[in-house]
Amino acid sequence: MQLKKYTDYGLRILMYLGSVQNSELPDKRATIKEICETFKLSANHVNKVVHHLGRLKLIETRRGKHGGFLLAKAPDEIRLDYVIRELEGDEAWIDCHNPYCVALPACELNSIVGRGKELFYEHLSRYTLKDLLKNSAQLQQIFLTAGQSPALNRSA
Amino acid sequence: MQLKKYTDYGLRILMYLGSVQNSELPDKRATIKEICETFKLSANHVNKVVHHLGRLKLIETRRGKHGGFLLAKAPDEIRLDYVIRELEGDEAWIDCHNPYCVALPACELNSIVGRGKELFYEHLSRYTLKDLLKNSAQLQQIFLTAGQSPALNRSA
DNA sequence: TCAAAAGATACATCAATAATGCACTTTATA
DNA sequence: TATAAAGTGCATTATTGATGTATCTTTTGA
Repeated sequence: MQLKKYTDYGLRILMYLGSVQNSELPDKRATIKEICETFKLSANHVNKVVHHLGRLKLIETRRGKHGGFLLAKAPDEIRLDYVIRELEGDEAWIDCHNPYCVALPACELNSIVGRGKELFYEHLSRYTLKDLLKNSAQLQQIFLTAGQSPALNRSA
Repeated sequence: MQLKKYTDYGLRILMYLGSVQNSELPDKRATIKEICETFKLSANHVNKVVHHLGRLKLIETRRGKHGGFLLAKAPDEIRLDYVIRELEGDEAWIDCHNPYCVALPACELNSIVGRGKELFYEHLSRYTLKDLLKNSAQLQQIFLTAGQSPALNRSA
């Protein structure tokens, strides 16, 4: 029971963009390369997440030389429940059909767990990217430093 | 993002036991074989879950001829949050360390998601096995029928 | 006292899917 | 028109949950 790294990476990317755009360079585009160097991630995976965020209209991507991407909305318009639901996929947290459960017609479990899932997302719906940028100055500092020393900063 | 089948099976087993003990045979022991026939599950997997439920003192297992297992507590004393937390494992829903995230020292995400997770379990804490046995009569009927025709009742 | 029936345990294998990698295409622009 | 960027599809690897096989231990009734 854990969010996918895919989802996690998506949130990191949004935080990075929000942080950069909060700074002296509000119109600066970020690139996949830059994100990968900052977070030490695989370019392919980030590529796919960026593309997904673009399809969701959360970021504006631009191809070609001097391309890149930036937030398409203000940070306080990007709700965490939406981002996580979309990136994570919105399947039921319990699967009564695979393998099929004979108790299904009389079972209360699925609705109880389902309600719990909704409470999780309701909680997330009270937060936006802006809340993730609370320590904006510190984040900027971190991302600046990490970007400057692309070979270091590894860990398990 | 889904509960493990392991956890799901554990809950089904408890429902089965609760249902049987609600009926004419409150002291009847169930066996792994019987559960497998009812739900069409792998004996090995069920074996492990039963063992786990025993270690948690939720059921009393007994080896040997005429062995088997039954609930060790009243259904209204078996809380769903406990069962699911234990069977599922209580790891964080987001992993900041693998791969390590540079933003960690300034990041709010983990605490927001962590709180959402706790809300999920708080919700579950308001339910017990007794709530899963709401349709007890129907469950008994289902389990009886399923047990009688062990070769049928398949589905994808 | 022994055979059979049950759970306990350890290890091996299979399957699903998330994560990652590679190659190539398309687009923008200097 | 070369280059730098994202877009796309397919292949591969890694993780881990799910399942299988074998054997051990315990209990009890014949």
